[in-house]
Amino acid sequence: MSPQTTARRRPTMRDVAALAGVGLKTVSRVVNDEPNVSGDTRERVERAIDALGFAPNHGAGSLRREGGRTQTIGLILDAVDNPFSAAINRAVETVATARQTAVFAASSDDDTERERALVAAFNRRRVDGLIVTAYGPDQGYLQNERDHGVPLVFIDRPPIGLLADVVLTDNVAWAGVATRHLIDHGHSRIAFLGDDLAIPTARDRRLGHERALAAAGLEVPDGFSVGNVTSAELAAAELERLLDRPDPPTAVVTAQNVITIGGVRALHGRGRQSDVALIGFDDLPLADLLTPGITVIAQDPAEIGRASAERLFARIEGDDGPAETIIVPARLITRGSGEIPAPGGAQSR
Amino acid sequence: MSPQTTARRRPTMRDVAALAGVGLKTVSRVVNDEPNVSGDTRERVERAIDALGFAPNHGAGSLRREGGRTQTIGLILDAVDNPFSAAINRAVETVATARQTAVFAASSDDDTERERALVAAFNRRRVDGLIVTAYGPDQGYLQNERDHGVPLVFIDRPPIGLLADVVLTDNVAWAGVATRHLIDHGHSRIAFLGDDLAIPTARDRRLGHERALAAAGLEVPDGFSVGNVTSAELAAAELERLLDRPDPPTAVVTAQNVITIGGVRALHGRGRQSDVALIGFDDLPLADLLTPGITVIAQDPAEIGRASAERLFARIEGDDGPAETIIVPARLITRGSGEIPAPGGAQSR
DNA sequence: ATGAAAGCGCTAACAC
DNA sequence: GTGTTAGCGCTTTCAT
Repeated sequence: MSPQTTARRRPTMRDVAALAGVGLKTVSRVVNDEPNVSGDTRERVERAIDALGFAPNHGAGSLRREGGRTQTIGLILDAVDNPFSAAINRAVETVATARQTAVFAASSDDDTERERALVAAFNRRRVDGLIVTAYGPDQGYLQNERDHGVPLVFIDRPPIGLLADVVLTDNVAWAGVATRHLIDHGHSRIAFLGDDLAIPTARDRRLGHERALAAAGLEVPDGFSVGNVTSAELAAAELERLLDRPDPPTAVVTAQNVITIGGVRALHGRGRQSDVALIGFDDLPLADLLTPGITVIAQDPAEIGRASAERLFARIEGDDGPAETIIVPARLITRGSGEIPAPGGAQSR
Repeated sequence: MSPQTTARRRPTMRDVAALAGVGLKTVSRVVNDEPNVSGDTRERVERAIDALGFAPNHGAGSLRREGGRTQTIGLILDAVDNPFSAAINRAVETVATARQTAVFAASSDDDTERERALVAAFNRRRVDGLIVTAYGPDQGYLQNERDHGVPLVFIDRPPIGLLADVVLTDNVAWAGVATRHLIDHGHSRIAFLGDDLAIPTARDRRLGHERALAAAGLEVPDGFSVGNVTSAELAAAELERLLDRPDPPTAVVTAQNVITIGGVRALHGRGRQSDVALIGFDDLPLADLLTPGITVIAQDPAEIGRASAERLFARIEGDDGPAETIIVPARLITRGSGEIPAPGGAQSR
């Protein structure tokens, strides 16, 4: 048997009006909770709505409605199934729900073309605003949406060629905290595994690492700073390669959650997890249960999502103050892997 | 300085037509890649589109377009930030993108009211179809959408009071596999920690556990089957309570990923992770790196998402065959925690 | 308190 | 090839 009874035409306000024996506008008043409808009429209309299973076509309404809001926003993430992005998604949803707004969430996969295609698709659907984890080097292509008054909030990177609100973690500073933490435990040969260097956050974290080393009078040993590590497999392979050198690192910073997974897997695979120190960027669900626990710089994705959504709705609701940059604090969570001392005992402090 | 230049009115097809010096319908033809436009005219129109930064209002088009598709679907999940749900989300997105369709994803938090509210909100936005992780005991309230021809695919549970496609894991069978695996390693005192028993998957998994015990001639010791374990904290507390009994379990099945995290945390907290066996439902990112590794029944959320989306689009595109039930295979991944033998050496095989 | 008419931005149907 | 007209389902404006 078919799961689908023959599709009846959807009832419209006109149908409801006819059944209730009232005018079109009266139905509209009832549906939108407007005043000037007698309790009696209201009830007749409501009965007709139930009888027909009427649901207003929100899109048709926005066409004429003042301001024309669709009560829909677009959210462009790296990947909806990355735990960091998923936490942002959830926080944005919470804020949007309170505003009767639905969220289109999509994955750009850090692909410029895809990012543009998503913006265009959301734009055709007339989203009220856009939250974007920008990837490409230039967001000038968004200027068009700006000109048409579509509010825009960036996550993770300040937009280039455009003035807009941004919500981000101070990546330079927190990468520095990670590296300094390792230096404080006596390490001087510290490797760094970073994401695609076209991503500003990846560059910033590397910069923070290098600055922390320089501030301690240390150098980046040749080949110790690896970029474009875009998968756990690559991360594992790169770290193994480094450990095989005659002059291997005694500690490593893995600058993104996927990289951390690969790095930890490599250490465990070699049985080196207790003598090579590791600090990862972004927290992971079971990080506290490994032996040793994984020390991480934990960003606050829930707060990043909440703050960006609040900013977006402020803009949607008319705030036209200057562009804001909101820095969301992260924190260092020590669990063991980052506190492994450098070998040789010559601990500097 | 304000991030927002004064919002110019959005250009419409009429504006484009005027600028290009052509008729409205010609612009429509160019925008929709319809035939019967000379290369010359087409180019003039395209220039006008670029000059004005015109983007068609997709919603306005659907109003009149045959079939009236909005190229939008709704996806209702437990929580978009649960890794299992997030993987489904991602797979659905992939299928939808290939069909130029945008996805509204939302979290029901296993709340009946919220589930209904989401369905109503998506319905007002005229989604072309709906994928629902149903929670409540009765989905009869969806009958209205069905009558209006909105295709519907259920994930995880067969709908009650409604005929529709379903995509799910055979929870009874796979819970049985977990329990039998423990029995095969000599255990007879096996605890079971399950989710909210209002959720059919939770009930099915408990049923599978009980049947496997019965098939082996074993009983569920009093108090060993715990339901309504809805957080990692609760799971840890319940398992600790069981371990404190004079007659504690020698093995445990944690029937959901959040419960597994709590259970593992409790074992590690007590230092019992190497002598109490554990098998979890749903895989976890670092599960292989713990000591011991966590043995799990891994569902295939990517395939569940893909299959449900394919089914939905088949319905949207007119398939009116009988309702299908698609069972997606899971697999047992042995990593150590599930292979810990029962103490006392009296292993049965 | 209620309703009729106009029109939002677009596509369908039918001219030319 | 191209343009004109009507109308999708709703909200606005303005009458009654």
